[in-house]
Amino acid sequence: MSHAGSESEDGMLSNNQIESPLGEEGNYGGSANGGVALKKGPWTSAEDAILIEYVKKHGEGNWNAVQKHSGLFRCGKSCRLRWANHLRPNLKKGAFTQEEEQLIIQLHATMGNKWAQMAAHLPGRTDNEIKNYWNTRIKRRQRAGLPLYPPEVSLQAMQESQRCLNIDRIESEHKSQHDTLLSKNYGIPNIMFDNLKANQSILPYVPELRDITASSMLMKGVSSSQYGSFMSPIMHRQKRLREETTLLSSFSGGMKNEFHLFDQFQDVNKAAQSFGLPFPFDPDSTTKNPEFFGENQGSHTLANGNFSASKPTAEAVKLELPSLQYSETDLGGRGLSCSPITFNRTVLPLIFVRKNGKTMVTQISPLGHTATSLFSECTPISANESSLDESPSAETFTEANVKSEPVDQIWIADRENESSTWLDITFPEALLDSDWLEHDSACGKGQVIVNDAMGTLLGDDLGNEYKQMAAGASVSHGCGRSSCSWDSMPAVYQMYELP
DNA sequence: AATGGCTGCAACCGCTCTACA
DNA sequence: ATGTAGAGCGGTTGCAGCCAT
Repeated sequence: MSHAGSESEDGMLSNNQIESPLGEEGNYGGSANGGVALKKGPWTSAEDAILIEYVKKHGEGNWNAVQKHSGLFRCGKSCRLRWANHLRPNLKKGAFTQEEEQLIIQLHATMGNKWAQMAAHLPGRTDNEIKNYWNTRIKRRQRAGLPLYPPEVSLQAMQESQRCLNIDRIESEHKSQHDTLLSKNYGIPNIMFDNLKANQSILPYVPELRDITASSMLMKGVSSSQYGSFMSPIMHRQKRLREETTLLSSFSGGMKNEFHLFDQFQDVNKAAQSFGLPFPFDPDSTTKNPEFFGENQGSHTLANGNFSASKPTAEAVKLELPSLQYSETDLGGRGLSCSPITFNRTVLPLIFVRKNGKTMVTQISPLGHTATSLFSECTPISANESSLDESPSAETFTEANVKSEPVDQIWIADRENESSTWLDITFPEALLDSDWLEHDSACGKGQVIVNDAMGTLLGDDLGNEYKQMAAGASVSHGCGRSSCSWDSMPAVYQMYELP
């Protein structure tokens, strides 16, 4: 075969003959192009020079003509890729700067896997580079048991999603806050960003239910969902608990002062609406609204645990995921017993926590993820831990100084405060018609609801934890009633009112 | 020093979409 | 309407470098 080193039609190889542009080790296993085997594999410097010369002479485009006119035994696609990713001028090389990384995170949260679009916001960076970075980031953070998105990024994305769901009432009610959030840093308050820098480990992405400790969810008074993402499946549970507690505390500490958007949610309907959930709750809404459980084409959050309001939900966009983000099937392969999905999709798996008239919500998806949550001030009810107001700053949290505590122990400590009605549930309208609730009329208090599906998702380990909590909750009523039979609970809700 | 595992990156493949002839 | 080229993307592979043993 003719060697690329031979003079090409336009003589472009004249100064590249020291090394064969094809490379001695060239792989010619590629598809034939007019009977010529095309080289595959790494590009040599000689090949690069040929391509550069060609582009200088003919300009970009018409890549399939490169092989004909330059003597390069590369397909047009390969040439285009090489040029775009490595040879074109003004390409930035080297690691991403911190600013670039933050921008990528923000961009991904808003536009999803639109690598090219993201690259347009990062001069000198290529889509492939960004994609590789993102996939690498996912792996890294997964290994580290860290969430993928900073909370404020998720928050902003969530708000964007919410906004696009056209919840006018909510918007009008919180217009001022909303505008403020959107006005800077992609809607992220600077102060939040500072908090992020202090603790970049926080994040609402692909939380695994197995990693959702009852203590972190309930005792801290803050949803654990966004903190438990990407926990290593093999990470020791206690370690994960510690880390999660750390994340929770730091996040909640940061959130309580800066984020009041949800403070005005006086009932779960509003809170749920804040997630773009259909209310009044329609039992069929999950099918009517595919986005509900991750089929929202514009939301990565509910689909795969990836929180990304990549597109307004009103738009029909492809569901796109970073290549390494776990899918439903992945979860099954990772030991999470979520297949088949046993959740009754007509029941929204949310955990509502109310305190002082403020509602916190954690959503547990059928995939075993808590998707989103939060929101208002909510003091940890642990007697052994300080309130959020007294929580150490994010900077001070380390794995070492956060201790895990048995869930039931913490719960008991709080429930002994008999003077307060710690369970006073405001129910979604749809649930009022369901039979899952056993309101404890004898003592006028509600109860903890944990159902089988959740138990299944939680697994034996954490499931037992919930059982204990449920049992503890019933005792806490002080009326002698066992209102929280784990096995008989048909629903997927947990609702708590904290004193 | 040798070996093997892990990691990150470059590159490829297959597919879809769009523009254009 | 159809075919082609280019662009974009997800998924994957191969390889070099690093690190622990």
